[in-house]
Amino acid sequence: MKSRIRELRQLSGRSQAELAESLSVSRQTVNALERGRYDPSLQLAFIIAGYFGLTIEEIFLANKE
Amino acid sequence: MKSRIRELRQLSGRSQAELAESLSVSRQTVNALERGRYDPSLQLAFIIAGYFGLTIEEIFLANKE
DNA sequence: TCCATTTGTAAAGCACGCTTTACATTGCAT
DNA sequence: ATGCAATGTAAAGCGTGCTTTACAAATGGA
Repeated sequence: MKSRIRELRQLSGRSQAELAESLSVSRQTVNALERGRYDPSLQLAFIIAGYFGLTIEEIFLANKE
Repeated sequence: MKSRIRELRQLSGRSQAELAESLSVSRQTVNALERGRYDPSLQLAFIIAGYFGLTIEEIFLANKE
């Protein structure tokens, strides 16, 4: 599944480590999600959507890749 | 996380087995999700939302339970 | 160039999502 | 009361989501 995490993070001018801190996950998790190595849990998807002030559907694109 | 899966399934008058078939998952998975035994993967959440014609946020309530 | 920051990766380990098989319980129609 | 459909539950097994530790590569400012 594709996501706009990297794009959104860069727009906010923050590093992976900073975002990870805000999301309460490891930096490796943010990196893996940005690089599409795996999908986040539903819980984490909600946390990410909440952080960016968007819906899950606006950040994660199902049926993609 | 709470979900409205059972409510939505019953409104459609279908059994867990029938819903499971439509979602391409096992009946036990539908049962477990309805009973809140665990959260679905993000992929499955998208499939469920698509099936009911609702958004993930309309079906799954984060911060609940 | 040098150094610090950022990003990418790897491995081991634990918990969870989902499967299959199988059986017990509940509910309902006859 | 009997029987079948629907639901609940359990156990073993597999892949994935996420962690920690650790190191390598890339980026960029002075």
